[in-house]
Amino acid sequence: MSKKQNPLPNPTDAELELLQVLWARGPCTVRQIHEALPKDTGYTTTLKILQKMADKGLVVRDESERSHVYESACGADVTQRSLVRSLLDRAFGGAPGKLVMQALSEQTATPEELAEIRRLIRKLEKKSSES
Amino acid sequence: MSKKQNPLPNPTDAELELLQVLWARGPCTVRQIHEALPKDTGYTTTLKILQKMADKGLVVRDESERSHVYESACGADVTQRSLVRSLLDRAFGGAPGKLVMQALSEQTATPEELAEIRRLIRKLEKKSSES
DNA sequence: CATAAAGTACGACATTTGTCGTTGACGCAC
DNA sequence: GTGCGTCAACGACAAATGTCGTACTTTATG
Repeated sequence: MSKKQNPLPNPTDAELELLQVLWARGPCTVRQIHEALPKDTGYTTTLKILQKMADKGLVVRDESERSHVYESACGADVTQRSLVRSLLDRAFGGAPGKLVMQALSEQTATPEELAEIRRLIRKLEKKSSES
Repeated sequence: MSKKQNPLPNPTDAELELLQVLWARGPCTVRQIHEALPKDTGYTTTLKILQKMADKGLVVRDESERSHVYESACGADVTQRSLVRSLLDRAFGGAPGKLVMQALSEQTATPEELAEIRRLIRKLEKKSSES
């Protein structure tokens, strides 16, 4: 059995690259993923990483066709949130304020993003004032 | 020569734990760092990691005393920013908006933090409207 | 059917990480 | 001075990661 369940480990760097393809394009064959990669690595490398990801439960594999089709086991949001949480704990002592400040000073936020963040802040402030 | 400079690699998980101690308490001996750790690992483990960090340039070592004294090579801000940038590239396609949203909705930001973030946003918006 | 193409599975390998145990040097107390 | 504790250095080791090469299977082509 390919077992899985439990806490779904965070993806490694190479795994994250494949996941980004899956998030952007939906279910894909190994070849599709491999050819979408910027990097120039061997086909079997991509295949092997996907197989390990299937073992870990990071992706689900449909073997009904000769070319297996892989799909991300959970949406980008869930994984991203887990990664943020992990970074928060590892490097920011769990306080999101500093992290947000650093991310925002990276300059590349669009006005639309800023407005959205502002709306979220307003909502959080309202909620905290109610408690 | 212990060679170094260049792009200062991002610290690993274990290295980050030690850095957090150094950031909080300033220059420390190996023993001080080791005893400040929550984890229960051997003394030589802490020592070895610090030695590798010195090789990489993540910390600087003062060997003038018998017990060497280590200090973080750069402030928490610089390292944290680098980590955020790395996560941004690896998992968010470089767009900070999503990351900020995840971090904020993730957890406990204090009202003070929210206010500070709000100020930063205002500043960014003003700057972008000037361009 | 024979064979080439495409795909999966398997094992090898180098590197990095985190973990220790051991050793040898140094300094203090007696 | 002898011995005990502290410390840095070194090497060993297991696990994880990313990388391939090779072998086997299946499908399509002629």
